[in-house]
Amino acid sequence: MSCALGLAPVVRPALPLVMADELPSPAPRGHYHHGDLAQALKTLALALIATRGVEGFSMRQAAATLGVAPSAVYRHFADKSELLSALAHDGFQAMGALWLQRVALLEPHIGDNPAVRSIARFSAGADAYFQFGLDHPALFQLMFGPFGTGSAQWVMQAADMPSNPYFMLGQALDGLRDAQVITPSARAHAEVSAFSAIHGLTCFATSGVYKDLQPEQKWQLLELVKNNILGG
Amino acid sequence: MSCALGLAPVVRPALPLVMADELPSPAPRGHYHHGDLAQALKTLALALIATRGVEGFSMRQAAATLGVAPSAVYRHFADKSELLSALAHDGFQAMGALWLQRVALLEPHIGDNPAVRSIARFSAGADAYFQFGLDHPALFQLMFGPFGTGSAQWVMQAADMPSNPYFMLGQALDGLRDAQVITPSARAHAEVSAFSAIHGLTCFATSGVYKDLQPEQKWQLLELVKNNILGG
DNA sequence: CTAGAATGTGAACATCGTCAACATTTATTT
DNA sequence: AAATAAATGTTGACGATGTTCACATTCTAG
Repeated sequence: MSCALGLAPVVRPALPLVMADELPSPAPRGHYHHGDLAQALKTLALALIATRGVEGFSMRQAAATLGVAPSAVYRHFADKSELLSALAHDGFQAMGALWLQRVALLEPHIGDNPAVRSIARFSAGADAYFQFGLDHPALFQLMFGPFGTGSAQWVMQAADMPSNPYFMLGQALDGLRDAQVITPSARAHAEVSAFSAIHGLTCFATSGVYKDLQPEQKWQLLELVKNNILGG
Repeated sequence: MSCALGLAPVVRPALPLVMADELPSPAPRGHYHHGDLAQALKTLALALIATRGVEGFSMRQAAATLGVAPSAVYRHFADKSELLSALAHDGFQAMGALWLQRVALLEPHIGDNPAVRSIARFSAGADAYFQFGLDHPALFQLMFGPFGTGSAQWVMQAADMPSNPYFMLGQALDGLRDAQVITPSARAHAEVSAFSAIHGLTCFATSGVYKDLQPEQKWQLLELVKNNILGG
């Protein structure tokens, strides 16, 4: 439900290391019950992973930081991998939300030309995917790493859910075809190619070859890839 | 030097769990010195990682399996991450070798038409990249994960080395341009796009959305992506 | 108000990565 | 061939980690 990677007004750059002392719903508990340990744990884990990487995250340390016994964690997550999987899951959801938000934000500002509109929509989606990777490199890696088993589910199992990036990409490509930006035959198979290219570039820009480039340069590369997909 | 991922005749599917009892050079030692612990360690680690994943690999267990004290490992690798990095490094080298081999193997069997030749060469390279991923999914993940820091070095630092996949891709694209399969302007920026697409698809087919597809289907997807790159 | 569910505590276990001091084997030098 | 240095392996230990179990505390329903 509530996702640690909130999408505030437009984009929230940093994540709070520990939730503020005063908690939202049930007023400050005594010192025995924490309030919402599960969520606090995810939030903290996310922050730790973002700074020290997945390897540098430990259950015990997290529990200690939260002022709680090591075993308390296991009331909320069966084991470490379940916590990490939960993070990955939240990540996919946040990425989808960012995608939607990006497109929605853009909608009013583009004209009536269907070709332009469909291109802009596709572009915004790719931007969202890319930006999510740049903003949360470690999480992005986690999502597609050994713990992000959700990726298969995420795309396949709910391929028709509107918050699914894969689904959204499909729609964007349909738009491009309808607007005759790309040919129907190109559309037929573009999904795999487009998604692969965007994902591959995000990998490289996030933790690979292009990791150390300046942000502007990274975005230029994305522009390149997008143009290529649009048949440049 | 000697790389645990040997490239036998054409493709070696499996890796020996532990090196055969008789070792190559210095004849069977006593029981005190192992012979070539470093190599044995890498080979074993590779096999363990291939089956149980990176998380399921432990120094102690590996040492035990090799019949050696836990601390013996540290005569050859400063720490665990150094071992893993060594594996990743070997992986890149093996992938480059496979690429070269694939192209070389193909060379005699294609005609004189420059366009056809360049396409075939490019295609063989992509195939090699893809096949390496399919053959060694866990290693592939390792190479581009937190321990594969070599990836940046690998591509950038020695970008002009002929055994470097990135370099080879560049040459292949040059060939496509010279043979007028793709336009010069397309060539100018194709490297990023092509590499991203191939890498992205390999990720998906290895550990992502397409993980559970049949091999033939996976190769069909690659065909699709290649055609797309070639301006389909 | 009380019973039971939810949540947190404490102590314990096996395993892990790593290190320091010591032993043995191999290589090198005289 | 003897002596010595370098390489490699062993023993034993340390602290940290993931996880569990029996028990305590708090919250919530009836």
